[in-house]
Amino acid sequence: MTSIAPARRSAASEAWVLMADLVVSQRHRTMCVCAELDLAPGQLHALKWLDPESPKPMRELAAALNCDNSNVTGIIDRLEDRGLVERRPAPHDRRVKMLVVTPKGQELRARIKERMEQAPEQLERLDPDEQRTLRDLLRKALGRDGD
Amino acid sequence: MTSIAPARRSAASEAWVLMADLVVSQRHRTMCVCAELDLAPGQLHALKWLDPESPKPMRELAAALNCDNSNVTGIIDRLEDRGLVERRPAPHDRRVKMLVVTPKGQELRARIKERMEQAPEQLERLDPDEQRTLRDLLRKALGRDGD
DNA sequence: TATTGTTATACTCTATAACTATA
DNA sequence: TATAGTTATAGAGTATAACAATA
Repeated sequence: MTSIAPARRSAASEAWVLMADLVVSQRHRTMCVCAELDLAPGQLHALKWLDPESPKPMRELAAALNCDNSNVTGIIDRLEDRGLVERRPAPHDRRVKMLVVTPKGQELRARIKERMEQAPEQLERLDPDEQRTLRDLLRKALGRDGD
Repeated sequence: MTSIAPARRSAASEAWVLMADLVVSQRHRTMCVCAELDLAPGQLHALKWLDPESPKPMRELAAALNCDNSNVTGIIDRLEDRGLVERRPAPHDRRVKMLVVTPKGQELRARIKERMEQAPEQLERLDPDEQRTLRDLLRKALGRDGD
């Protein structure tokens, strides 16, 4: 008697499972960066997502973080208390507040990105041409050829 | 005056960022599966991780979920209440409880895996040979050639 | 003395609803 | 009437510490 036959998986599906496992296995690194920089996870993701060159309304940050507006209020409160972000009234709509990253915030943001964008050693160990192939396939799939 | 020059990123690093973005962007799907199957996220991850063919001690599940033992108690309490998992005394060490997935739990687990292992459409849209290349590169990187 | 798992508790994260000020 | 953001509050998730049983 054989065990239940696994559903036939596409190569994309197998790649997806490996990818998701890799990302999940690296989650502790995010927590380490949070601890080092004294940021709550939400604060870190917010600062990472905010664009120093283009202020965004709070509502867009909420959408990016997959959370409610009311949650963003608290996150920004604490970032503003530390002088990393500023709320500015939007000229076109006085209900809206635009989020501006201060120079101090930009410094911290650069450190966050530097740490978070470092590939896990498993990927760094691939040959350079394999790394490029991997990158190009992902660029193509995600439609970011020019990034 | 130029802006701060971005650090030179390896191809692996760029691939990593794309990969992480993709996984994060799919997080809402996990929440949908949780809602459909009436499972809290922790319960879903626990059931997905548990191996129906090889019972595991609770402490190992806690390590796999990156959380404290005390948290696992509650997760398993609720899975056991629903008849999806059973605690069994370990023969070699009476402190340890082994987690066994019941037939009902195995059914639900199969549905979870089916849903979670479905690749995002961006990956499915790649040509079949590109999908295989992607899969093989990840297999090589993660040392799972035979999986 | 150290470890597995449980209980009790507190803290954080997140969501909901009511509110304001604008549109 | 609808939307952006705030406040208050309640629920879930997670961590810590004290404890029981066992090694």
